[in-house]
Amino acid sequence: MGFPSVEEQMKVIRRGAEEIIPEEELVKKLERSIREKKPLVIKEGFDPTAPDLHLGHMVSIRKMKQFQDLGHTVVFLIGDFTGMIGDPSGKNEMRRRMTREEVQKNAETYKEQIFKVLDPEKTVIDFNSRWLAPLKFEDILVLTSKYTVARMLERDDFQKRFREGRPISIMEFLYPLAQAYDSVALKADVELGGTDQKFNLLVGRDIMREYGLEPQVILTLPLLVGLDGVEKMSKSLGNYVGINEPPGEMYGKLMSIPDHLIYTYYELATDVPEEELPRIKQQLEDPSVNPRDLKARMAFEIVRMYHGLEAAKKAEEEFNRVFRQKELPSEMPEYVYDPAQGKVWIVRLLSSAGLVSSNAEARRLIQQGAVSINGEKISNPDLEFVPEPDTVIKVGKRRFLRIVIPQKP
RNA sequence: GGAGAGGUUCCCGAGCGGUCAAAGGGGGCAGACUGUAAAUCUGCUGGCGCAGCCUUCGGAGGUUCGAAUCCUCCCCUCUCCA
Repeated sequence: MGFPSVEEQMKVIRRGAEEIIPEEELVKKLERSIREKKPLVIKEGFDPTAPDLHLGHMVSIRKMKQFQDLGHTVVFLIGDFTGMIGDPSGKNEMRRRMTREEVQKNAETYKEQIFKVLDPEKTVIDFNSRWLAPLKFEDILVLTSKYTVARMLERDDFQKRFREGRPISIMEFLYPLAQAYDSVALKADVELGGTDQKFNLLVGRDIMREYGLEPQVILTLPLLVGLDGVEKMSKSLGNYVGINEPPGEMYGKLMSIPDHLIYTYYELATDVPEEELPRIKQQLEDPSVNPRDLKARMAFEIVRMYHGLEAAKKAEEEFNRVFRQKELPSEMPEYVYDPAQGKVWIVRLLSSAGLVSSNAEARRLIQQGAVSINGEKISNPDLEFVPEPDTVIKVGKRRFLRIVIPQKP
């Protein structure tokens, strides 16, 4: 079995890529790989503490898949050692070292998620503690001697914090170096990452050269903007769609993105063929086309990718029922009410059912007219009542509760 | 080592010894509207069966009728000098 031609491969690789640095080197690597019938080593590192992958991660994981399909070797690297440092976003603090069991468990969670896209047969999962943990202080001195503070401060994040007088621990300087050392250890040909990783990826090139290896080519991918339409998608900002989320949740979240993000999501998160994208763009600019419909298709495509066709259909129907027709969802959480309790105070009911986080919040919501019982809006936070079986309580647009009464034996 | 600045609620940030559960913004939630969990506008945003009470302003003490505000010690961050 051979590889596709360099031109064909480059076409696939370029798709959706922000930058390939340097492109000529990649071409040379591909040529050699074909000549020697040797796959390239494609690497990307992942944080071991966040095994909840979201659509943002999938942008590059889907790129990995493309490399895989071209016949190359993909290394899914779990940064169980670098995870102790925490990538220098300025907020991270040193994290405790995870146990082998925890790392192993997270790795399993990762697998379960990435194999929705990647081919398990062709994916190497590795851990950087394998080569970073045994390093002696002396080795680290050698590594650190190969880079300068001035160059480290070129990283815009460091630069900014340095300028603003915010703290930078020396350990954080070690993060890019450790990541670079990963590339040395793996003899990576290509490292993938988001555009925010550009600096780290470039350090990898320099360090590889210092260690007498051929530098890796770096391929950056655009960062997917999160549900808020402003910040990049991230778990800590809570503006993400996790790929393990239930279909309904996923669909709803995707429907909540601001309209101006619709195209980006098509481009980076769906498998809609390249040729179709210009038409979608055009429709989005056409005032006679309701952007809602384009958004719905996007949400559908993404749910289908991770949950299958049936689940996507169901999620769509459910969404339309609840938010367009304003009908009740087909399933909702239940609250068991024992008639022996007598009257129930609405505020206590809401908080003990977990629909709100405190009595105060329940009061507030009632006063704001957000709570209804069987479709009737209530306004009195002191209300006490005896619930009928199948009473439905609604809080806001999306919180529902059905009251059930246990059968007397 | 010396000198100075600073640590406030989910985040950023303002806070005269009482009128401070603490301005403003962000985020979040809700209402209206709608084409949708878009956009826009408005409101709410510590807890407690709530006209009252309780707990919050890096930590521990202290002064005072009264402390986020003043004092002491400690922890942490930054700047300048060495």
